[in-house]
Amino acid sequence: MKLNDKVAVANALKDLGLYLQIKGENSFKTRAYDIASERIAGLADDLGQLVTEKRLTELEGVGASIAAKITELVETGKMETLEQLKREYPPGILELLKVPNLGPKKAKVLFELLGVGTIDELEAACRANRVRDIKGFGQQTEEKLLAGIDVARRTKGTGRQLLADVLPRAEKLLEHVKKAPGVVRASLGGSVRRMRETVADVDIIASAEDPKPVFEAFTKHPDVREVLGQGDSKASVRLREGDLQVDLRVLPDADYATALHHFTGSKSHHIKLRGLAIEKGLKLSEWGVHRVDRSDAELRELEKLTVEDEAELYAMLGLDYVPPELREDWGEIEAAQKHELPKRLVERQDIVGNIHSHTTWSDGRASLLEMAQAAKAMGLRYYTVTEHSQTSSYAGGLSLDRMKEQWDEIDRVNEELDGIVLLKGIESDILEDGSLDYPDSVLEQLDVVIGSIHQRYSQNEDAMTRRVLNAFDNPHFQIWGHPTGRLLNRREPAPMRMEEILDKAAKKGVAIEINGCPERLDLKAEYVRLALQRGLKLVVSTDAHSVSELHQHLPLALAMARKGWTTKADVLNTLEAKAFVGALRGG
DNA sequence: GCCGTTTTCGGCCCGACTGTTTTCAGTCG
Repeated sequence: MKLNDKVAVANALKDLGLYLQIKGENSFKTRAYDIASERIAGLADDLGQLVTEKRLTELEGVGASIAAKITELVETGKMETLEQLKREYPPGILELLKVPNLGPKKAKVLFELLGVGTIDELEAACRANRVRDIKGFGQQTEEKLLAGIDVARRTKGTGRQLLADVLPRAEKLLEHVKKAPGVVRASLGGSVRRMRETVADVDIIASAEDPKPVFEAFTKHPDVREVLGQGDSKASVRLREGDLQVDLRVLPDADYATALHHFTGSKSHHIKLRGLAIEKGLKLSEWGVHRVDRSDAELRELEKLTVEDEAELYAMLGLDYVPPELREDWGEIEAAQKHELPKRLVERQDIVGNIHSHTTWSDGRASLLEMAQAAKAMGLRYYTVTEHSQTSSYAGGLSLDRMKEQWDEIDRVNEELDGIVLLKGIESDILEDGSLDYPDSVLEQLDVVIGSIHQRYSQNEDAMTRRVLNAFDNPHFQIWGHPTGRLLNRREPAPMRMEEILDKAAKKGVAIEINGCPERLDLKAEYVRLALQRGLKLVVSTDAHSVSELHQHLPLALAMARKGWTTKADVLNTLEAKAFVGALRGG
C-alpha cells in the first residue's frame, strides 16, 4: 500500500508529537515532530518522490529518525511507533487536548489516576468531583474544565471557527477599542491578521499610556459574555456569539510595533526570527528588541532598541518586510533574506471583474439585474454569469433551452446597464467520467466556462484524479472551480493527486479558482503556492448567491490569494473584460 | 528529535497569567 498524501503524513507526525507530550517526553523532542509536521504540510515538492529518492533529510527539521518514520508510513501505510501509542492510550485521548486549559501534563495525570480517556469521561469525572482532589488540581480547575468541555463540543471538536464568522466580530471590537480613552494605535493580531482559514481566538493589540480605561471599555462591551482574566497588560473575554475568546493587550506606544509583531505570529515564524536575532547579537521578545551580551553564562541586556514599526523590525534582522499573511514559516524568511518576496501582493483595487456567481436563474437569491447593479456599485467593470448546469437539478441547473433564454436576458441587461458588462458563462458540473455537462457546440459559444465537481464525490484518489485530468482535456474547459470540494469543519477535501493535476492544468492553460465562500476558501493558500510555482493563472472569485455574498466573499478569496503569495499579474480578473476572455481562450 | 564556520554533545524562543502553591508548574500564544 502506497500513501502519498502530505496531509495524512503531517497529521500522523502531529499526533505522534501529541502522544509523546502526554507520555511526558522532553518538549524539544515533541516540538521536533511538530516542526517536521508543518514542513511536510507546506511541502512544495512531491512527497512520494522525496521518499523514493531518499531526500527527506534535506528538509530542514527532518532528520534520520523522522525520515525513517515518514518513509515507513508512505511505503506501508502504517507508522509502527504511532500504532503502538494508539494501542497504549484510549482513542479519545488526543481529543482531550482540545479542551481549553487542559494540556498534556494534566491529561496524563487524569488518564493515569482516573482512567479518563475521552471528553465524556472527563465530564463525568468533573461532575462527580473526582478531579478536585488530585494534587495540583482544585475546585476552580474542575469548573474551568467543565466550561472548556462546552467550548470544545460547540466548536465541533476542531476548536477553530471560520475566519469569515470571526472577522466581523473581531473588527467590531477593534473599532470599539480604538475609541477607548487614551488609545494611540490598535490592530488585530494573531491568526486573524494572518488570515488563516479558521481561527481559534482573536488578539487585539493596542497602545496607550494608561491601560486601565482601555480594559474597562473592552470588558464592558455589550458583546462580552464573561471576563476570563485580567492582568496588568492583558485582558481576556469570551463573546456571546460563538463562544469566541478575545485577548486584548495594552502597552506603551514605544512597545507597540514589537508587541503587534509578537502577537501576530506565527509561532514558527517567530522561532526562526529569534534565531536570526541571536546571530546578530540581539534578543527578540514580546517586550522589544534588545542588544545583548551572551558571552557570560548569564545573558546581559545592554540596550533596548527603538522600533517604530514592523518594517523596521525586519530591517534590523536583515530582512525585507514580510506581510502578516505570509508569516507561517513557509519559506518567507529565506525569501526575505534574498529579496525574493513578491514586491506587492494582489489587492482589492486590482480586481475589476466578478467571476462565478448565481442568480434566481439557478439557486441564487437575487435577479440578474440586481446582481449586476451591485457589482457595478462595487466598482467592478464586468460580471460573469455562471449558473449551475443541467445535472445539478437540485440547484436549478439550466437546461439547454433555459440557458439560451438566459442569453436573451443577458443581452437585454447589457443594453440597459452602463459601466458594467455581463459575460455569458456557466458553472458546469464535471461528471463522473470527466466530461462536461453540455455539448462542445454549446460550450464554445460561452465567454467563460468554469468546471466544478458537485456530486458523486469518491474517496478513491485515483478515480478523482482521473476525473479532473480528463475534464482538462476538453478544449473549452477554462477555470477549475472550488478544486478540492472541501467544506471547512464539515467535509474533507476530495482525495486527489494535486501536483499531477496542477501540472496538467499548466500544460492545458486551465486557470484555477480561489473560491471565496466562507466554508470553501478553495483553493487553499498552500495549494495556491503550488499553482503559482507552476506558472498557473488564478481567478479570485465570489461564488456569490446574493448581493451580500458579493461583498462578503471577495475579501475572503483575496485573503487566500495573498496568503499564497499571489501578485496582480497572477490573477486573470485583474484584466479588463476583453483581455480576460482572451486570456481564458489562451490568447 | 534536530543541528553544527568555536560544537557529534549540549543546547534548543520567550514571557504572562492562573491556580495551586509557600516558591512553582502548567498552559497558552
